Amino acid sequence: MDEVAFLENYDPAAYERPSVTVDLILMSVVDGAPAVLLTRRDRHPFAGAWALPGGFVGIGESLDEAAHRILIEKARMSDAYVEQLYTFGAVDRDPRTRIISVAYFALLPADRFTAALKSAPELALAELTVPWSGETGGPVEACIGNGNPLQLAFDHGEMLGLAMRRLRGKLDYSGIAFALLPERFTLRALQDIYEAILDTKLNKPAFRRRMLDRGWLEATGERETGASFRPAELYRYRKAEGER
Amino acid sequence: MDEVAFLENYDPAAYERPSVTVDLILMSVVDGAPAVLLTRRDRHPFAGAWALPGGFVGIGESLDEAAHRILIEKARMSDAYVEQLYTFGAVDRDPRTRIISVAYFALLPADRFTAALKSAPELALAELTVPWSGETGGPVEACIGNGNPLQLAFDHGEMLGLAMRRLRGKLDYSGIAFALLPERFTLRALQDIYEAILDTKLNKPAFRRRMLDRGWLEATGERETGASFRPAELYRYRKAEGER
DNA sequence: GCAAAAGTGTTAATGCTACACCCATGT
DNA sequence: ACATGGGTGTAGCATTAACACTTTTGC
Repeated sequence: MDEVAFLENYDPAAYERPSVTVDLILMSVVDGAPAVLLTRRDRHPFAGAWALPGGFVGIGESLDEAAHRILIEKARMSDAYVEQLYTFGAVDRDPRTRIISVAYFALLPADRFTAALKSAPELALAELTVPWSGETGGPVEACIGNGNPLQLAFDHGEMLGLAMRRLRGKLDYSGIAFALLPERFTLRALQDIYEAILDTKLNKPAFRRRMLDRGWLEATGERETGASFRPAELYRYRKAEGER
Repeated sequence: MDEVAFLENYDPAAYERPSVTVDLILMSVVDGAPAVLLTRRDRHPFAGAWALPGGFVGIGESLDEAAHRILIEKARMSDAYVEQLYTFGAVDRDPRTRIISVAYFALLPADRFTAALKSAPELALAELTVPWSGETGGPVEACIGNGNPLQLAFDHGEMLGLAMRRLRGKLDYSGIAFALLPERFTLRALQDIYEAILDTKLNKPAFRRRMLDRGWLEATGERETGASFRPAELYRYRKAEGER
């Protein structure tokens, strides 16, 4: 039998379809450590466990639109850096029915969380403890405060691990780090972001020069205030050509 | 209203669900140029245009399983390097109904195509003309022979562009190039792959050393045959630890 | 012996790291 | 004045690119 002809005659409505959801890995760097936004589940399955904010994709809604809607409705944030990460499609990843989930990756500066976390008691920022596993896969542990690792629902631990690896991988060749900083920032703050994500100490002069030579930074002429020592210059991110 | 509670009460069966398909970007390097496997469509929509091989995801089948099934059934290949690329979810990407497509990226050495292409007349290997657009996005042109660019169905041009960029991006830090070569190969053949994909000329001694220092290559002790000049040593790819 | 491509050694350039030092501000 | 972190200059190191050269095969 001819496969192409079969496909053309195939009526998708006649077959059972999976549900499609979007899950959001909303990350930040808080007090020198990577963190994720989680919601506590109060129903089965995985009642009591922590999950990534997510929701079903509407029939008239693109995946990107769904991700932005969930960012606003479920994570109570607006206007973050958002990019698609990976689609998880194991048959039994949700014990209820077949659900395919498109994971999206979002970044925000730490100060954008404080208000939202107060008004939404089901949300929490969990600190990530990343076993420095290099390239290889595997999930990641999340903790709140200095407590024990949280139990994560579904395959959300895998999603988190993948998000962390993507963040590390893209950090050095894209302007992704600037999504974790306010509009104006010092070079020290930028370096802190790098050190938190890569989990290493970096050499200060080398880091400064590498960043400045890249042409992404624009000095504002303004200075930091409130420090009891020499105030640092504030920089702004000047996007590369291709970026939005 | 509480969003989390809403989600838990939400019955996915009560809402209209999208269909989910997998599309396969099966690439190779043929005669020093990147190429993709395409099928010619004979029905609406996009009748007469060329499309990537694809199919619906079964309800009891994971995404990866669907990709491998399509590799065998539609592309008539077996056992390629396959990895997930991106999920395309624009509402109107298919004029018939809402279809979300998970694009998979597959690689095979050129010699694996000859038999399959003869037995399947709807398939063709199209050469890619890649406008060297660096990081930035956009579709890619495909040609058969030296002809005009082919008209591609749906958003398959976008998929192709993304696949090409992924290939370029991963080429130098992963063993992805070896999926495009037979089990034993010469260093010149490996360099030809690099030059075809990156669309540049590379320095021979530097390339040799870079590859050998990486520890991925294992000399077999055997030599190329049939050349009218000094025969080159044949190497084998020794996978890095983490890889399957 | 000659042509053609494989393979190797040496040098130059580049980028990164480390260290030492100076600068500006609040207390 | 001094403590503290911001910012800059210079030297050393390692990696990479470029070129010239030698080696090995078939004709």
